[in-house]
Amino acid sequence: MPNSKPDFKIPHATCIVFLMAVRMKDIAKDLGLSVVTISKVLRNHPDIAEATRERVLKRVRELDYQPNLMARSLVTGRSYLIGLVVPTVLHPFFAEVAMALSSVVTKRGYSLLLASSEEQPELEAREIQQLMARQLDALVIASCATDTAALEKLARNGSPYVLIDREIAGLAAHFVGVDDIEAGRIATEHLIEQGCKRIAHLRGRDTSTGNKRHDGYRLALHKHAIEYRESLVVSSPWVDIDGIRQGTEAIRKLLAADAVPDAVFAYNDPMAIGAMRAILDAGLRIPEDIALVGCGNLHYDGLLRVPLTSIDQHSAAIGERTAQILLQLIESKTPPQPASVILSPSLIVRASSQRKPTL
Amino acid sequence: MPNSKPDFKIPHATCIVFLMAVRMKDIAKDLGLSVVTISKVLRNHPDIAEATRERVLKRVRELDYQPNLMARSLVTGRSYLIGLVVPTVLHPFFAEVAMALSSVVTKRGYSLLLASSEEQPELEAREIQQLMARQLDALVIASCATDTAALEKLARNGSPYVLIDREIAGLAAHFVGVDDIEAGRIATEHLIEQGCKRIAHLRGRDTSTGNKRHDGYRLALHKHAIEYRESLVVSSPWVDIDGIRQGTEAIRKLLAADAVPDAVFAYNDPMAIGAMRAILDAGLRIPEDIALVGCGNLHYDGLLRVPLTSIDQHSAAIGERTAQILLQLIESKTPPQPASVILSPSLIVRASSQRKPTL
DNA sequence: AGTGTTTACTTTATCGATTTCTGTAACCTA
DNA sequence: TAGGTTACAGAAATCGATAAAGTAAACACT
Repeated sequence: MPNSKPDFKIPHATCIVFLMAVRMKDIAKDLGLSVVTISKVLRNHPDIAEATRERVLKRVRELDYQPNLMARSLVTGRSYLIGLVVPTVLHPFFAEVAMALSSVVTKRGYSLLLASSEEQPELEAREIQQLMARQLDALVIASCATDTAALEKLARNGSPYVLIDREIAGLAAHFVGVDDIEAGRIATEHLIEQGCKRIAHLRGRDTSTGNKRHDGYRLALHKHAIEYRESLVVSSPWVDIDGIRQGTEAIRKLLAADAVPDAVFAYNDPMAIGAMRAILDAGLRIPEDIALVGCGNLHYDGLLRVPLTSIDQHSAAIGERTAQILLQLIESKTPPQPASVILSPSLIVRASSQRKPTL
Repeated sequence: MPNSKPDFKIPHATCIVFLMAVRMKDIAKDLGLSVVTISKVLRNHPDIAEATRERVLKRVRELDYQPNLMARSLVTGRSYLIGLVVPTVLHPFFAEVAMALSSVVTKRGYSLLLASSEEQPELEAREIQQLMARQLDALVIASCATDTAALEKLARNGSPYVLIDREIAGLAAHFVGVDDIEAGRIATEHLIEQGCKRIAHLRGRDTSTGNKRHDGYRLALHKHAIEYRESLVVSSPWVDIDGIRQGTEAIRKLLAADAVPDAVFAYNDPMAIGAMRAILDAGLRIPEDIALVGCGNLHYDGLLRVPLTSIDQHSAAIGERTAQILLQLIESKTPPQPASVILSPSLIVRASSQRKPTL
């Protein structure tokens, strides 16, 4: 017997210190009722006399009984667990999404299982496997995967899931995120409007966000008849894990290659911050010599050495919308068709890009 | 039958798409073995012939079988779940602790359940309750509670737990954090050494960290025979949730009251950042008019408008040490006596406090 | 009075695993 | 050859709950 416990009768209203958790069986034995009756009381089943209900609830309070949610889940098939897989919670964007998500689902009785993929597709696949084994009700994934294998397995398994931030090509799934092409376009056009001609882009990895912001960048250049130059685009690994350093190094690379730009659009704010450091360290001025735009609109952007112009991704809204979809997926009998919620990014202009006075 | 499933025989090596998860029972039926045998194979029980073992493993791979961890936990009494309760993951300190903790325990097969108390003791108590019902193997708590009720219940329940960052008076528990008195002392003495005389403190809430940093502040003043003035100490609510604004308002309050300091030690970095904004907005210079020291040493501290002197709390180390203690608590038969791991904070000097040139 | 309906519980089966105990050959040993 | 081991597999009980079906008593109606 792994969890043995003597089924002795607990004296009324005295003993309050327990070593093992109280079970329904204990309460039932105490009151001379069956386990099922206790269970029904706790789930507000109508089938119970008022007097009995109160007797049970009284004892439940006395013993401070907590139902074993695992046992319950095993039989109901509902775990009230939601998994969240992100590259890292160190990046404030994901932390904010996590908070917003958590605060909505917690109110409905769900708990959040957090896993981080550290931007490694294999690790992500393992984490998803591990979470699936825990019978989650649903999963939220900001995937760093490039193939659809892990997620197709999820779908086969019948586990509902929602992608956030990053879409995956060739996968019809629920998605919540911002319009990243638009984000890239707005940022770049803003720089163009400030009179910049040689606009560099510190691009993100080969994910939908990285690619689309880059696409938006090209689109804006093209629209304004500015030549796209490979030499002004820098790729870095780990942009989400270690963005600041990646940004610094990217700028050093540009400057060393004599490919000096007059503006930089960085994939995210940490990279922009790194870029800021490298630019200032090189003795250049922001925005006079190089104008700078980031993406993410972190809380402290306005308080940086040079307040940073950035694209707001509405992280809290992403978390909330995701939570809504999740609850729908879980609670409706006929799950809705895969749908995308694409939020419009907003440009927040600060000093790092402002060459012309506002009119 | 809530989770009914026909026990049909799956044709070999063809059907790969499933709607319901595969169970041991399916594999057993497939191979003409008993469930127990499958279970033994999967747990490397010696009691199995090599030929059988391979037949089972082959089928397990074919069907991509994943054991139902809930069912397993129910009988073993081990869930391989660890709960983490923090005031918020928006604060980078907690995000960093969470990441470090997660990365250690994940490698050992544990998953992390995340809950945030939003700095509200009642919410914290509810979250702890909810997590306990999930039969966690252990709990990590950065508590915002002032009384010991919720945690005593935990102890009664036999759930191992570790406090981090904030201690609770009158509770003998495992604890991992920095020496906050020392943190307050170092920060304040540094300001004194820079020649500051009227040092304000934006203090944290009535938690061990808030109180101890304040104690350290008083200690340093006393040591250097500087009078402690109530008027230079500002208390704010929600210092961890909404620190930037609290910092801004605190400074405005000081300036409005004509209690203009020549230095400010802020409870944490977000508050320091808010303070920075208010000071600069008021047309004062940092550090010439007011020197500023924060606490937390966030990644971007060096890139703020005025690079911020701060106290490093070794968040990653806290996460890792906590993980070690957790694993000990869970895996050893005779849990060790409650012990505290107190790390020494380090002062990171940057421009915001540097009035005298470094020698 | 006889039959149907409620009301309030209980009994039995089940969820998907693990643990402990049994059972059966085959193989040794004296 | 009898008695004892060893190797391998299965049966039954269990974990702590819920679901579905069953039952006994009280009440209702014609």
